[in-house]
Amino acid sequence: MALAAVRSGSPARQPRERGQGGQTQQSLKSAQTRARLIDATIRCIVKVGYANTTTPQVAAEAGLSRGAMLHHFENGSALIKAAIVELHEKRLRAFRRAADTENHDVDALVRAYWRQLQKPAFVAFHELALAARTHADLAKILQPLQVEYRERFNAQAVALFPEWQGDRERFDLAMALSQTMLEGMAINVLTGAMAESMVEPMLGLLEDQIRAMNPKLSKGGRAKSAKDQPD
Amino acid sequence: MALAAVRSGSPARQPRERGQGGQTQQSLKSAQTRARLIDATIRCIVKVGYANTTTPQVAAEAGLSRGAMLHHFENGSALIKAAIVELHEKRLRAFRRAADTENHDVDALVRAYWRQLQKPAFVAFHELALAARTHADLAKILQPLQVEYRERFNAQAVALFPEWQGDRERFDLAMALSQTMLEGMAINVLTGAMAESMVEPMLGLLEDQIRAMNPKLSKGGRAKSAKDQPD
DNA sequence: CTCAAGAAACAATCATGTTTGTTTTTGATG
DNA sequence: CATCAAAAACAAACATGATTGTTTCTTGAG
Repeated sequence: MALAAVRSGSPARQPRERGQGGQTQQSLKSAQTRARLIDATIRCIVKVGYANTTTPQVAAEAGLSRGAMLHHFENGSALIKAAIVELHEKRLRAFRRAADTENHDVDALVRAYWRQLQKPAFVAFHELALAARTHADLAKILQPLQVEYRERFNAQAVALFPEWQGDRERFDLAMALSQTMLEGMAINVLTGAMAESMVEPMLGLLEDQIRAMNPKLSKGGRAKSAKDQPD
Repeated sequence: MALAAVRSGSPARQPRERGQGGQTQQSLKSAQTRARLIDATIRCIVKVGYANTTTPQVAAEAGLSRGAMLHHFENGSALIKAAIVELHEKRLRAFRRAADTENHDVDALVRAYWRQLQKPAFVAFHELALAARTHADLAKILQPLQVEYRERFNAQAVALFPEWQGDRERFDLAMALSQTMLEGMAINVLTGAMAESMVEPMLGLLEDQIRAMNPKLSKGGRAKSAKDQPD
């Protein structure tokens, strides 16, 4: 797909009535088609990888002709950018959802984030993140989103663990630990560098470690050993 | 580069006098050129990513014409395969070297592996591993190497920590923890998902965790807190 | 009737594998 | 010892296939 510079400010032909307000049926259909294309792009990235995600691929996946697709996005790059934004918002939404519905204890949150990482959005994002290493244009788009993601992650966690804020340094460390370990596991499972049978014990280990780092929880929490995990 | 099936058993024109024994000057130069090409391939993967590593790229990087290159490797795929094998052996060599020269305490080994992950070989291997997710041919080559790597990793560690073998389950867990965390950190730093300032504290944290898991070391080892790391 | 949605055809670019040509090494022979 | 032919190293040109952006064309809604 290659993602080159896009003439800013002129998407192929954005309907003039923007936003969620009352639209004509045309602009509504247009929005639907745009969404369908963005979804198809993400599916393609997951299915064949970012590098092999071509415009014909995406068009086929969306059930449209390439011409129709370029009518909505004028450019392969524009499509990729839109997909990135959508992915980013997807991740943030999933965050908020998890924080709202789940139990707010360590185990539940670790498991919630782990489940999060099993979803296609993570695969797609990692594909993009790695491609950005050698693609300056991609990196320029992705970097601010990575920063925002990390900030939201931490902000969410701060809200969830108010009692932890006494030792902010240790808290940040625990957050980085969780992120690193879970994402590292996800990638290692993805690439076959780690056996899946290791996942459960590792999750337990991480939970123990987090509890051990928490100044408050370390007293009340059970000092679970790494081996009494249920199957 | 794309890596398709390669007619087995017929490299472009392997010199008939194989091995390291006495060769004619031609076959020696041939071996040199092959090595130069393999090196160029790895450099390309690191520089522009696996997806954008094309045959002209590699030839240019090696200072050869594409024709000359295809004389030695007949195929882009053959080159990739050779590069993979070379990378694998590089990683194993680095392993053995570290195990021979370094101090055999937890800190030294953690740092040694961390340094290992900063080298280009790791970047290249991760590029390949991720590409393999969507490339069946690549996966078929990489998978056995991944298995062997893990086995060597563990075997090396077993030899280094004989006192640990009482609780094999916990030992395996500690190994998986180290690998996951260090590789996860390396990738997260690579993709900008993690601030570099977090590296040092995280290394310390990992070392503490490993020590805490060791039945023997946990008594003798200093119960270092996560914050008394030197800068 | 006018404009947007959607489709199809087109030229340009690029990587790949193949084929053909040129130089250098090697070792065999007169 | 000089020479020559075969093979290998290296280079260049070619044809093919795929992707990209552009342009032209049809259809349906407002």
